[in-house]
Amino acid sequence: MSTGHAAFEPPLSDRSTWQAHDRCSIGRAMQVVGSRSAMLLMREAFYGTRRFDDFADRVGITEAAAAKRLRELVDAGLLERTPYREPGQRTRHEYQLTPMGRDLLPAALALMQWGDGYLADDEGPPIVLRHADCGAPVAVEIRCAEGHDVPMHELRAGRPRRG
Amino acid sequence: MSTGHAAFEPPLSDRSTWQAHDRCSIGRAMQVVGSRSAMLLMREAFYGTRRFDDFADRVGITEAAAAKRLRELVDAGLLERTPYREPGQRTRHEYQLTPMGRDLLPAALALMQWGDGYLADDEGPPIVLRHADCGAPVAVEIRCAEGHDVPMHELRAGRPRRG
DNA sequence: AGCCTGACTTGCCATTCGTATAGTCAGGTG
DNA sequence: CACCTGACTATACGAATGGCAAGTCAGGCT
Repeated sequence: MSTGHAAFEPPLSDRSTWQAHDRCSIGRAMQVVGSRSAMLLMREAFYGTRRFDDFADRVGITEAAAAKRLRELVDAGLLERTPYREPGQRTRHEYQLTPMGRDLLPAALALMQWGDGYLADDEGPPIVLRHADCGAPVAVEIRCAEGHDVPMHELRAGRPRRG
Repeated sequence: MSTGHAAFEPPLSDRSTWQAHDRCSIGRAMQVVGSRSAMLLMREAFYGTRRFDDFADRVGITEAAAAKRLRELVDAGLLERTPYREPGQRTRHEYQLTPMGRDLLPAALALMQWGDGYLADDEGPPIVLRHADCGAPVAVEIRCAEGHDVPMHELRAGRPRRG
């Protein structure tokens, strides 16, 4: 029983009483953006990429794979495929973020932050994000509604109120 | 060219100048925890699960799949396989979080939060997390080192300083 | 009318992810 | 010493993921 497994202990260490297999939001989220290419396409969308070929090129996957994943992301509601026209060009379609897609940003940044910390090579992380207003580097943090930073061992899990 | 693609614009909208394909931390992170089962196993680890069979049962995957993923997570450094002994029981092994694994928590919670918001069913999310000290619900947020909340449109990406 | 380009689609193949079923192995208990 | 249990391993198979190469299609340009 050693030490140091800290999280979520008191109310939920007997996890066997609440089988959340299929209802778990992490599981559901992973079904939507749980492939490398899907999350990378979302990264490109965050960077402002909108055109099909750019998605495929920048993510580094084939057009076939990009087409399939983009369609799934559109179907799931993270991206919207809308027509647009550049002057002197014919009408094309662009993929742009929906609110649902935009709200995935914290998850993407959290993964990036973790990868920066543990998976980067000698050169360090390829990019850093800063706050436009003050120039300070940004980070993903866990906080409560009262504004406290919440370390892992201060987290408690419970059932939501019905209503 | 429509509106609303906000993020990371000024310094990086010409994304084609910095090919980060293989160095991207999101991509690297997804290679490690980019399968549904891997992330779900980490979820269980956060909940305090430590025994092999419990991992397989609670995640809802076969023992074969659990064995393979757990071995990968150990090799990658997110979990550690250590011997332990319960009184009157023989020596067994448990999988416990390393610091690297623990630091994945924000990413897992960000996914959970996103899933709660967009993928939950009529019953709503199965669990909510609260701050042990004050009881307030917790959330994953993007903030800068100066303590400001950073909305997506105030993010800027840049190359890190060398040295 | 024919060409070109961006945006896909189609076919085939390799790898990975996951399932189901059936072993194996170590060590404590009766 | 035979049995049981927890923790795996082995084999076989199906489904999803992704690559490569080639084909399609619409519409503006010459």
